Amino acid sequence: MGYGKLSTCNIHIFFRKTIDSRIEVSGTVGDGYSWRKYGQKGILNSKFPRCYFRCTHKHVQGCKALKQVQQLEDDSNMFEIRYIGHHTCAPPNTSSHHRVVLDSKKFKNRHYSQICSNPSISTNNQNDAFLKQEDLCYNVSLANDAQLTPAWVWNEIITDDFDESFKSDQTLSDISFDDVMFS
DNA sequence: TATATTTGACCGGG
DNA sequence: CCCGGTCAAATATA
Repeated sequence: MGYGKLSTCNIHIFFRKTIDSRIEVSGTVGDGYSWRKYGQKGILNSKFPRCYFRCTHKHVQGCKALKQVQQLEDDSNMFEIRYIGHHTCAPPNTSSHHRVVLDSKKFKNRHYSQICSNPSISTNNQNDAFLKQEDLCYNVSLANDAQLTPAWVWNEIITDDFDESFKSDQTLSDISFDDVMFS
């Protein structure tokens, strides 16, 4: 998949179909919403497992939003974060940055055998993304109040790094130019 | 005691 | 039947 080099500070947007479904790469995983982890899977040919989260208010508010987090293969200590679906619950509260702490002790004690049971997953790296809800409860401010940029501006800026469907996607206007810069 | 996490089972699509 | 996404019982945590 080709990707552009859009970034907001430490957030790189690889692909963004809509405001609700998108993939980001960041050193932080918090977004202000409250998430509940419901699964973790080893992924074929991936060093790190993928963690699955759903909105904490799925039942009380019927919120269908999902989130998947997986650490990147490289040593950048970054995470690929994919958002799926629309939040119908209350929006995030105020911002404060929060860095994920990798719990290598838990990895050794509890999860090593599970990860190893998949022979295609390397176990060289003892760090792992054991993401808990608390890791996801803190905000990475995305400047929700920033002015939105019309889709045609993005169509001018975005080049061949993006596929055609992305370039023609009118929901690009969900992205704020004030908050996104090329690197 | 209530809520969150862990983790193997389960299931559906390719 | 493999892979990845979800369920849910057991377990941990506040």
